[in-house]
Amino acid sequence: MKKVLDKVYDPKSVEGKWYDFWMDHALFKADENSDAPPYTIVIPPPNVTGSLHMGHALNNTLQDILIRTRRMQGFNALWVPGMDHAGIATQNVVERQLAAEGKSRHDLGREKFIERVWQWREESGGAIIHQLKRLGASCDWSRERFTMDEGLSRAVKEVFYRLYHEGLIYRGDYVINWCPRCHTALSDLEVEHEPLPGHLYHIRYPLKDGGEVVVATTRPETMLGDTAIAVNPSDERYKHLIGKTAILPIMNREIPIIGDRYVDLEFGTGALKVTPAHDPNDFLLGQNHGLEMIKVIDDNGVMNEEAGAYWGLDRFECRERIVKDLESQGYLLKVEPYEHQVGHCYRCKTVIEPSLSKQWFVKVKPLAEKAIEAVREGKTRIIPPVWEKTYFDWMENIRDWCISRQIWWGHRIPAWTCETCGHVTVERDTVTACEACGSTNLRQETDVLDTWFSSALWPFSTLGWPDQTKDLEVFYPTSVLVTGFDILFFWVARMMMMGLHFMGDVPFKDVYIHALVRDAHGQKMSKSKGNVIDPLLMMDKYGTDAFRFTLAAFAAQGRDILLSEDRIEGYRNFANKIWNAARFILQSCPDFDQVPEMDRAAHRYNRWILHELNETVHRVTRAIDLYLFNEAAGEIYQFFWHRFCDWYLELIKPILYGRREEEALKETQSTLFYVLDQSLRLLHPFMPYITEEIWQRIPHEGISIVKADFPRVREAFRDEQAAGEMALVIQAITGIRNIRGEMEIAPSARLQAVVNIHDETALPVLTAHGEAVKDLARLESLTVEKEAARPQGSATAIFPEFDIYVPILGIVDISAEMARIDKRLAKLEKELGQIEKKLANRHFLEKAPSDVVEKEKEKRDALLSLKGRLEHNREVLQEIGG
RNA sequence: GGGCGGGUAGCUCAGUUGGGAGAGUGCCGGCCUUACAAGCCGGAGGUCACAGGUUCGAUCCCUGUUCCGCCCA
Repeated sequence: MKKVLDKVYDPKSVEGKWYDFWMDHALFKADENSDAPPYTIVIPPPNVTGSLHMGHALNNTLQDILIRTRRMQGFNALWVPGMDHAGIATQNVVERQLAAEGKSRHDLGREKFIERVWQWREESGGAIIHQLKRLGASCDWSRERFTMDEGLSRAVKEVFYRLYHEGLIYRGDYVINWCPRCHTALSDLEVEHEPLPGHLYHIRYPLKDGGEVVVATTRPETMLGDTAIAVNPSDERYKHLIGKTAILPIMNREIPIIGDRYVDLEFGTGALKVTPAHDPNDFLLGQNHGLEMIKVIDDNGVMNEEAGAYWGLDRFECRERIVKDLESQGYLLKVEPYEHQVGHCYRCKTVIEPSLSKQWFVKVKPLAEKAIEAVREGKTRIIPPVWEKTYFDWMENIRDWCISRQIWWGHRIPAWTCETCGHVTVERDTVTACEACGSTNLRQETDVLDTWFSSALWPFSTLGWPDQTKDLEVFYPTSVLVTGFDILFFWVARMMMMGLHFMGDVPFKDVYIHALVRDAHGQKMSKSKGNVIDPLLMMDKYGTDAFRFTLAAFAAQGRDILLSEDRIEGYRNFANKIWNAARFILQSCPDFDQVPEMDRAAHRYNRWILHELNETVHRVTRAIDLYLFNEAAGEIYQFFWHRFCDWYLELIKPILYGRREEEALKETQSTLFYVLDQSLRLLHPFMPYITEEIWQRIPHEGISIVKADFPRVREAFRDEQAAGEMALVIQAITGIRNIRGEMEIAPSARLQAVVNIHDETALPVLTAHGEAVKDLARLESLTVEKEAARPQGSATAIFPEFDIYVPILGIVDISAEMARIDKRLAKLEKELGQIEKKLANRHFLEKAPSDVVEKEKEKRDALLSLKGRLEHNREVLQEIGG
């Protein structure tokens, strides 16, 4: 591989090449026979219909950072990828295709339709897998799974079978959420509530014995199915009516007036019309009071034959007609504007119709209790912990889970109803005879299961369950689940329940909940709003590494991510910085060919950078362990750019160029390559491509940085002395640059400087580093002395340990320097004022810890000393400049 | 209606045992200094939403107000 690098990093020419390389060498493959400690992540399976959006990009970048880090740390790292069959969404896609051909799924029939879905999946499903690879995701693709795979389907049947026979799955007639467009039941979670402006209609219901009662409703069309009026028994206005009979307007049906404490006295008129077949709460009233349940709206959202004259009308059209009719017949008392929450299908946004129907449910209470317990006991940690409360609230108020869907694409419920005796047989495999009467006249359930039912098994079904596989033994429970909070209930909670029930252990030790990605204005990204930032576009434009690094840098816990393109650009520049640092190192040490290794260094700059590197390794490792991705990214960024590039590389240039300290050259070259190598390893989980590209061009051992050891903290590199010395050197150089900058002295002007030492420990340090100060501050000469004389007409930089004098007489206006001193003085005064106020406070002196008081006193003395020197300088200048 | 999170530099955001207000980006000034102008050097910029309370001391803890966002009913 050629060693000379181009001037600018070009991601496009690098990325695809390395991903193929990693795949060819099976570097992401976990070994179930390895002795190394396992580290497992299962991917939140994206929909087979999906394409990569920002949420996926963030989610998978974070997982990849974790898995790559652990892999480099020597864990047996497994990241299981796969997809979800997304029942409703996928069926919708294929139905749309059919519609374009003028066909419906009913034209094909169930079997052919499912074949067609598989065909679609082969041809165009799973585009997201390629996009994940593009993102650099180091999944073990040899273990890729799909929720409709044979193995996973077997797991689903097994779970259904067992739960049914344990009495945790049942079938019954309940009011569920019906989507009239998707033609299926939905779970409570799959309904999105949205406030919509509507009306509250006050309707007169005459009483059989004369008089009337007024009810208020937002959905007058459901009155056709009313079978009672309910009032609160403690309501003085109405309680005498309980037991009487009302006449349902229009339908002229007699309905009872019942008393129930459920009725809210404050809402509407306090009298409630009861439609047990089209409202979940009314359904409960109906059950408790033995009311008749009349469905008036069919599965298409159209009024049925029970709706009398309104038969055949769409439900919303019917509403208008009924209101008109009520008004003309004098039943409508008033209409007020009213905003109410309306449920919508989360897939197609159609208004949900609560409707009575026969469905399958999971009795979740007993499962939820164990899931709550596991988090309370810390068997699973939720990170950040704020989400624990949300988890507990939901788990404690959980309602039974409607799992049957009236679609075709999915796991068909393994239940057979006997046409002879009516008995339901549930088996793992196809049933040929009724288990009750032996009849062979059986009808298989046509419903399929909620997609989330199979997703709930994901952490163990992907590892081979129900078989007792080696994978299951080694990799379960998984180490961490990384996901967004939006599917905490849909998925995380259900995996907890199923994992505990079937594996007897939690499915994951940690759950890391990350933020939602929004646009720069805090809006959720959505196609309809047109504010989506396409991750693929960003990768094209700025490179995958820059994009990934941005996501990590933004991933602070407990906060949404407001992504802006500017930041991606900023980190693209960082990638280029890394590239150019490597370019510089390679071209300035053309003959260096040892694999970088380092035990300790003798030269001060090498000791210093190794110390800084070591600190960075410590901080980055800690941050990753705690899922503080933004801190980890920030630490590497600061180290690499502002310490390694800005200071170290500048400091050692004279050594490399052979102008000075020839004896240090070898060690310096080794250090250079060592620190670069270690930095690349630290960066690799965040920026996999550029780090591999550079790593392959420097002397190295091993096939790929993917398998290189992650840097470890090394006690031998700790060097507080070197760090302390460099702090002084940086202070001196910055002081002189500051004078130059503020005085607007051209960089080309060579200055003279005198350092007047106050703190004796600074004397040997600045003497030893004199050449560095001269180079980096661009000095012609430098004098370092105790009680050095102050040249006439000097600008000054003043620090606790030393003063620096830079003669500027004749170069710049003396009054400019006086102004600069005044500015500094004003700042100092302010600071001093605050401290003195504190120290004048008797209560502070008495009650604050003594070390805090001591610190304040020291700070005051230091400031006073600086102030005195500044004032003196000002006086001297005044005499000259007048 | 119930619950949760947030309001810090122009913008996007960090800031844990309560004691120094920070980063990136943008802005201003100066530089083609033999790795990088996607760069280098320097600088300005803040009533930490508001009002109380606890404390010697509050961006941080407590209460209230207000605005924004989210979840649940």
